[in-house]
Amino acid sequence: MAHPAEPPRFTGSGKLRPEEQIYQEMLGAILDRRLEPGMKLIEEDLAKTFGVSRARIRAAFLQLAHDKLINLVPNRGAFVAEPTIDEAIEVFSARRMIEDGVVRKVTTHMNDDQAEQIRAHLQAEHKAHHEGDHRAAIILSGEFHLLLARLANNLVIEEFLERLILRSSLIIAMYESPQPADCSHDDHDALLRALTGGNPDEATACMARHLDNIRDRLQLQREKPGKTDFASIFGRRPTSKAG
Amino acid sequence: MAHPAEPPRFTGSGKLRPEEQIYQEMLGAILDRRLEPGMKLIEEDLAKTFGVSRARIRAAFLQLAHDKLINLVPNRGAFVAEPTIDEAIEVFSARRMIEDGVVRKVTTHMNDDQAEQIRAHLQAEHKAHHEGDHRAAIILSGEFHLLLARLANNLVIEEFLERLILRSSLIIAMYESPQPADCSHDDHDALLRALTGGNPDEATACMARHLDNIRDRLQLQREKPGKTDFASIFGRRPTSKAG
DNA sequence: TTTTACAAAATTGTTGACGATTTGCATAAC
DNA sequence: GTTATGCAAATCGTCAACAATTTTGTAAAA
Repeated sequence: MAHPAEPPRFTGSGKLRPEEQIYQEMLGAILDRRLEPGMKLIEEDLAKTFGVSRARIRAAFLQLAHDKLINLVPNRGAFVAEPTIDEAIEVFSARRMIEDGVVRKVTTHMNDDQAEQIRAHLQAEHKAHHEGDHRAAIILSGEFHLLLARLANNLVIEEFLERLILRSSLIIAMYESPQPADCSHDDHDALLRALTGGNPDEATACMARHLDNIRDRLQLQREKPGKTDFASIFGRRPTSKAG
Repeated sequence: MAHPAEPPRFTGSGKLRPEEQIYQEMLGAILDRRLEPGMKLIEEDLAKTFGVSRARIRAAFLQLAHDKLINLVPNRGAFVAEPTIDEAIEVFSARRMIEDGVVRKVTTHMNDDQAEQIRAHLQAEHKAHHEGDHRAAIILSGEFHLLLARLANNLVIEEFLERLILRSSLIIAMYESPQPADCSHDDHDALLRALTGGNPDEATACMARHLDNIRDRLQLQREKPGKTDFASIFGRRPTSKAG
């Protein structure tokens, strides 16, 4: 448990590190689509907005790029990521692999306390749903999966899944259907039953179905018009020289 | 396939980006134990060594910290990571989860070409082993697992496993037995047989055994004497004031 | 009219310097 | 002899300015 050098998220008197602050703000903006996929992120503008120097913004960019939420292009700058359809499919495929293991482990090691944690979380999800708080519902929905990872008792997996869920959120924001069904809390209920049932195969099947549901509800059929990719629209590559 | 903004690893005339260069050099030094776990990494010294400014070193630090190969402590600096025993166990546990899925997928989708790729790799492993090239053997051993991930055809998993394998290398370097058994290429041979056998359960069992072998060959019994953790030695937390 | 060449603007890449924090050491007090 | 205090060195955190690159706009030439 005792990591040698603890990474404190807070400095002395309890104020949030500005670095983390900026990262979180940009994260929220991207997931909310206030920053749209493909949008250029100009260092100086952001620096002025947050009242810091460009160096700080650059550090935040590196973090976001690592999470695949923005793209860093040398000498060109940073752009909000535009996950392709193939990428989206791979992310959900990866989640199936990871969460299969998570669910299997949680099912076999489930105890009363853990079951209670899940139930409490589901209650919060239902509350948000009934109150029509769509934003909270989406966040809680992601945190449900994170809770499962935490119960699997493996920090490595937990951190990776966290990144994957963030990426999923961007994908969902980019490809979601006009009328979001938002019925994943029902899936989560079923998942709890399967988890407490003690049958790993049943539980993993349930999780696989759930992730497929999310993916299939996305509109992954055609390229979104957000950033006009003329090459694909016109089905040809740009000619270097007309001749 | 067409990612909108391609992330070029090379600049114009084909020379490696200095950023990547520095990251790779430090990576190699850490995995070779030329930089020992716990060692302080002073920005200015490294900057002079590589002939760049501190900003560049800082960017490399962020990358390495993200891979958990160094620790960044605010106002104190960067230190080569000292993975704890618990961390080591978690990493190998995580790999079991991930590679379970990988092996399962590869087994069910194996074709002749893929089998040939694995065979070719194993041949290289054997060659390095017989020539006594221990360093190459270790690298190839890691790349074997990476090859499997690539054959699973999921970039997300592949990248994550790459990080995990790097971390494993540091753990192995830190905790390896005095006389390295280095017989993992036998395990890999068995793995190939299982993979081509077409039985996913057998193949995953084989991989699980292999990873457990690596882990169990480590000396994870007691704290290494490198960094004395008095708190754990004496089973108490340091008192802030005596009285 | 189209293409090319050139110039100007915007933006990123890089550096060196300055202030803040931590650490180590010497000195003094108990 | 041990503990507390204060100073000095080392190192990190931050910034603002300069250089290099890309992009955009304009005009001349084919």
